[in-house]
Amino acid sequence: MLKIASWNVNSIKVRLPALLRWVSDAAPDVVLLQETKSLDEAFPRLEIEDCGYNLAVHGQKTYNGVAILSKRPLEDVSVGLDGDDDDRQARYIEAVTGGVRVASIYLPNGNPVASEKFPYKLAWMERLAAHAATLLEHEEAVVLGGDYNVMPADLDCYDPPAWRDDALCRTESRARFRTILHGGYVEAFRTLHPHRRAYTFWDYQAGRWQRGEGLRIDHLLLSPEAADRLEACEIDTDPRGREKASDHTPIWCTLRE
DNA sequence: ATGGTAGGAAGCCTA
Repeated sequence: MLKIASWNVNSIKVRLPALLRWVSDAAPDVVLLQETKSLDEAFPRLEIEDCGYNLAVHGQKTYNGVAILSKRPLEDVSVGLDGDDDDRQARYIEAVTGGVRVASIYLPNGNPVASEKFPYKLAWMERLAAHAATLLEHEEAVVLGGDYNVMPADLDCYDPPAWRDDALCRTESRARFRTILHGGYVEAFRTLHPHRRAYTFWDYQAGRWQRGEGLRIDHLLLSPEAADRLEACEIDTDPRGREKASDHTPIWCTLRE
């Protein structure tokens, strides 16, 4: 059994104690991190390696940043997506570990929709879809996990009318998300829990956590070879309720060996 | 209610 988790930690520096506690409690084999907000040389490698994890990091100053933690060796590490040589944002890292190809994805937020950020998001999604399709040609187990900054359906939002025109809900964003699924990927949580209302993010503002008003924007997308092995997928809300919490909480799945 | 909170940077930007 392989347990693969994804968590937008919103600063690895601030969230290190929370991360170490959670990996100790949940014992994931692989953890995909987003918004580490750390240069690679400043990443707290030793503390994480002391917990038994190998590390692959792809960061930058101030913004973005992704990483892969694994109890198994990490091989074939690569960073970035093809299709835009000018894109310097650290939002994608991929590796093979435990016989599974995994990627940690921090998809652009895209707001405000009227700015250049929205077309950047949509173009980034198209680059991701193209890469995801290429990976399927190898017919191997692939898990593309991360903060997709997309609510796939109204069930994934506490107030769909209020969010309708937001970049996380817009039909253009949802259509590109579905394109990846139509290509052959399975979204683990919704596949196992078709009608369950559950969230992975609650805004710090306006007491959204206390009000139970969240969004489901963190996802695990599985290739057919991985989906055949899918056993469970859950969202662990415990970390969101603790002191100094990230605004996101971990999602994980287990694959049969 | 055009605010509210958090993080990193440096005296605003991103989410």
